[in-house]
Amino acid sequence: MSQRIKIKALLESEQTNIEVTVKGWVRAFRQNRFIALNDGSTNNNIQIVVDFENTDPNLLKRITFGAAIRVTGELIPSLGQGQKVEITAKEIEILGDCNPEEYPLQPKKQSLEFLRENAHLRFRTNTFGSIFRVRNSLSFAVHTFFQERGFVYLHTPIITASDAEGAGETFHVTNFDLANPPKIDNGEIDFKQDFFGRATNLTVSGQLEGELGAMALSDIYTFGPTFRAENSNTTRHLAEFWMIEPEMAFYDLEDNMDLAEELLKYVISYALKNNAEDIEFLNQRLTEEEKQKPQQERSDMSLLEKLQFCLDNDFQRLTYTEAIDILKESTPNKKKKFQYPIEGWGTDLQSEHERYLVEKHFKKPVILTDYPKAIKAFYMRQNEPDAQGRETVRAMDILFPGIGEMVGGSQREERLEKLEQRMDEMGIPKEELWWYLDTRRFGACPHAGFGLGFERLVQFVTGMGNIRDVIPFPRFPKNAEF
RNA sequence: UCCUGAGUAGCUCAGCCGGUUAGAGCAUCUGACUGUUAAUCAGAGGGUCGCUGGUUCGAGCCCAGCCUCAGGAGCCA
Repeated sequence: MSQRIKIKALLESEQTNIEVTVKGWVRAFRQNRFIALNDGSTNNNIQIVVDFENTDPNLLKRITFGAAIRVTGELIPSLGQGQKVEITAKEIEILGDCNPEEYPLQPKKQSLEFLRENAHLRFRTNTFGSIFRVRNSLSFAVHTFFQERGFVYLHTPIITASDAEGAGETFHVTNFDLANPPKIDNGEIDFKQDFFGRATNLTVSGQLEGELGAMALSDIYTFGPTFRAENSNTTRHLAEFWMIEPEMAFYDLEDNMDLAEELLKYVISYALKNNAEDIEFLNQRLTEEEKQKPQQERSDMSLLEKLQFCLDNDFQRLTYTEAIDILKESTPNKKKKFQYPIEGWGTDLQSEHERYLVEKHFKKPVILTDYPKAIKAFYMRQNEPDAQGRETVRAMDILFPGIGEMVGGSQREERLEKLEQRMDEMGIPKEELWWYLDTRRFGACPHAGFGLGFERLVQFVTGMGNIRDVIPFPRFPKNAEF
């Protein structure tokens, strides 16, 4: 009966007066008598009661904040108030000492900035324990959602040869001695001699390869890391982030939006069900944080309310053109409160405009469709020009309160001539993407897909304000410490 | 990359008009207490004031450059 039991199971145990063994890390040691022990299975600690009068004082001294210990003892109904059960220790073994004078963490609230600098230890806090358990659930739910619908999980490459999509600055992948790369006559680096015989980089998106899969398997999704070497210093960007990119044959934009909305609701509801304690904890945390803010900046909904609200309401769908009309007539635009006033049709929306639509006007997630062709990617399906000759594409962005763009997707241009024409206009090298164009040459069909930024989803569900706090080891400009 | 703000003890922060030995709370250590759960009480230790240079009789404080962090913007997911 010395097999270790996880604390979560123990706290839910119906049985008492049995001998149990727990292993975990000390979160508190009060009055030389009460150990609060945590093993990461839940934020709740099990209380260990130590008979300190009959315990070696040298052992007692080693029960410090952060130390790893094993305890064998009897699980009994608690004699105190704060918990249902507790363990009276019969045997305590120190598995790993933790010198409190050197240990960076302290048994008190510590700032997220400080914990970010100690990302190797921050898992040991309640906040990050909750975040990463929720992240785990969301990740599992994404797979469950697609698997239940017959999608094939397709592993697209991490190393790619082209940045043809133009989704952003890439990180180069090379085997060259950087101090002395081989060069050709005109002084340029000779990538023919590099590992792959050509210039390569880390992927910025698996979409193009995903489309290849969808053109045979019908419905595929990718879920993997992507890399952008943009010098972005914001609470919503990372240099390395995880993206979910489904791609579906025979889907049009409506089908695409339906799937995205369904997916988001599915995974949020999964987390609410399976991580109720963690989300409740994060909800409390956020509520406390909100209290520190001035009245005006406070959110009118708690985290739990926001999540539930998102499940209970259809996302608001409207076209870019309709959005522009709303924004043009909006109070902040008329009162010149926007930093970028709405001039007319054709320019991209600024965050302040998106935020107005989502947070003020509709007060729920919004799906914007049919953006101007000029501001969107080459592979998006072109609409017929409207009565006024304005050209749009079948794009859709899902905007979330507090997060901004959560999903970006489109129906793809399946017509070869239209696609090639657009690539020429935008200066995209067709010869590099010959394999992509082949899908339009051989058995082309209408299809659609989208990209969902996984960390932004985790941000929304955990209520965390900075994206660097929802990925275990964030990569951002000037930081790759851990 | 741009704008704004910040960097002082292990952590969170105060530090007036430039002036003697740089403070507080928490944490840590020592002792007391012992059914606590943000334990309590008493005491102690702990500082290259981000870095470099400048102004000054004198700089934590003023000036310049740099570094890092936070928030906002752009780019986007």
